[in-house]
Amino acid sequence: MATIYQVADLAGVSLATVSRVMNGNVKVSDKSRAKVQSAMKELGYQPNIIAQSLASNRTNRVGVLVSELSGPFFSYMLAVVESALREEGKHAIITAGHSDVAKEQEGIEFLFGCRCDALILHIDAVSDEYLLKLKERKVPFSLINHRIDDIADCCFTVDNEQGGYLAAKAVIDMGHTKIAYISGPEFKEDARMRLEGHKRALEEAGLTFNEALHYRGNYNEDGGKAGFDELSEQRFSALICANDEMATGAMYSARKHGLDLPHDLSIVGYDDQVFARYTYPTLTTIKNPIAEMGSMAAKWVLKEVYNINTAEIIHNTFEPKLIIRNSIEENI
Amino acid sequence: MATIYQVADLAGVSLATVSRVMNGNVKVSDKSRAKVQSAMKELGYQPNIIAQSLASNRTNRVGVLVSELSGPFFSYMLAVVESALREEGKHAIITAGHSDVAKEQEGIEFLFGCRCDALILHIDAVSDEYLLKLKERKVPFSLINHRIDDIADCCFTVDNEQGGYLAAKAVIDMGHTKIAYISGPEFKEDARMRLEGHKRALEEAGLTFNEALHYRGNYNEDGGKAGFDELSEQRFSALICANDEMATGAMYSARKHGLDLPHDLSIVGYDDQVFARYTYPTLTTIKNPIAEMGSMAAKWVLKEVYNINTAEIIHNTFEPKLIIRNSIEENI
DNA sequence: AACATGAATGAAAGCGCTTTCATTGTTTGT
DNA sequence: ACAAACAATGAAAGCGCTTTCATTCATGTT
Repeated sequence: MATIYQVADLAGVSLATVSRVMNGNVKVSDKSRAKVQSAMKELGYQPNIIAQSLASNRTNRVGVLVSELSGPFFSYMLAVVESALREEGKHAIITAGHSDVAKEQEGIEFLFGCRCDALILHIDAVSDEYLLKLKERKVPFSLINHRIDDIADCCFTVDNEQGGYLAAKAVIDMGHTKIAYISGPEFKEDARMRLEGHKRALEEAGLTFNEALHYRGNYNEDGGKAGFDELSEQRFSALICANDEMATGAMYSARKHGLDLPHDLSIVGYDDQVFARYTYPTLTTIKNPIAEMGSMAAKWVLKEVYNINTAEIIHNTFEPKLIIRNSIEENI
Repeated sequence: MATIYQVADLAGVSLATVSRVMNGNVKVSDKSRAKVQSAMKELGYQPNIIAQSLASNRTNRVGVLVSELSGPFFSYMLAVVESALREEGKHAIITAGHSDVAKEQEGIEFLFGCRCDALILHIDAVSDEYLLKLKERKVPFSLINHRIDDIADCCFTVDNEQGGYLAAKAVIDMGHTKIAYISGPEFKEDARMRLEGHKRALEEAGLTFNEALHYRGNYNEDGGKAGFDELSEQRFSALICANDEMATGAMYSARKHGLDLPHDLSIVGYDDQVFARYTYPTLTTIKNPIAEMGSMAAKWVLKEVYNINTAEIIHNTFEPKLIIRNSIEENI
């Protein structure tokens, strides 16, 4: 592996000059530049990025922490983030936090240990105080799906309240008035917001939120099953679930109870997971623009940390979208 | 950020000694060790891994290339690989090859550029010659889902032929004799092997493979749709698809054609994607042990490159498994 | 008591770059 | 024609570690 010395030798210049042409910043005469470039080519020179990092105190690493690496949800975001970073020669170091305080902190420390220039964090569990304290450690980071008012400019969130609203509104617009709801775990911010939005839609339509038609689920399929089982003692013509997994669980239970879907019961999910297109009936759901958020977070890092400006304007809030499929029907 | 000098100062020893206690290899007296450790704690010292890398010519980075970051399929494998590596303090640098020769090579070069100690590659497109040439570049790598005889010990593959066999056998055992097949793209090794296995099962049962009952798909949902549409001119009671996406596509088309599933047609997929549990009827499919393969590849790297031995024995071939759900029925 | 042995330690070189600062050579202004 | 200003360049220090090699010191041997 050729080093900068050999390039300098071959080109007949000092290594300072070679370094300069690599970094393209300071003025170098065209003549020297040409000599250096041809020497580089001849030697097949590739700079040692480790040495560059050490000397420049820049690692070109960006740490990315998501709840889970597996699952279509985050992996899609990762894909977007990784390719945006790679395009600019930055390396993504990726790890998972598993929605657990200790593991998230451990993950963040791991990324710190990697000497990342910046972090992109999708956290679930860690406290705001912890994150605010992180700010003092001089490694810039951005937050996906979580907003802290004091540092709002680095937070990229989707309006989950609006998503909850849209889901409810979809069935309200179809004439449903008895609407059940299976919510996500309360410790998750998005779950709380979706429920808020749900209530707002009901209120706006002059309906009252009935706690008897509300089941607190766990975001898993079995939560949906259990939820429907418990709710089935009540009467309702539409069921909103705070995510798609629970919606499929509810579908399963509903069919067990002898319901004909979607005729007897309209169901709405949330997230627009890949499988939402494969359920039967296909699932009406809310799509969060995760890819856009990931892309924006990456751009923020690029701009803020590396001074690489994209034309695009940074914005921090994203709007969810209703995806209508076959799991809801007019209430007659 | 404290450096090794400050630790040495505070402990009253030389930096060589500090380095020694960090790396735990050479003998250090208990007294010095204690002094150094308490100095480290007092300063909150964290070694600069960049400097370590430069000095030791070890980056503790492992490059991982998969076809796609998004999608449940690879992300699951990534999750396993990442956590296995992280457990030993290694950093996974992850990137995607998008099943394209140029992009895969670019991805591999990118990982080389990161100065990875080793690579774990899930490639689709790149040629064997290219990979054999890589071997000469002194960065060890392992191959997932692709076998090259000359370097078989670093290849981790699943027996796709056996998987194809199992899929066909599942419906044969249920009395089906008219069996259609939608295959994957021929340039993909796994697609070819699955078809091989399919043929073997037919042969073993005394059935002949009928090219008229074979459609070459593209591994996507629409390929399944198109496949069924074309095949529907023939008579058959069972349809095997080379992956789950095509199976759902075929289901969709079959229902469009007025078939009652699974009564009129038994369908088998491949991969056991998450959504296979959500289709209607739920999909019988073949599960490849991707997680196990990923884990094994990580262990191989750990052992081969870092001399970290796990108790587990390295093996290179993995067996697929039939997952029976509701999309197949006895042929009457 | 004189010596060989071996364990613990430190001095210093080196990993491959970036960057500062001084130096050289070249223009420009008068 | 000469000083002043400036552009291009090189020498060398430094980034924070690892590792080699020489040195010191305690121990055991005869």
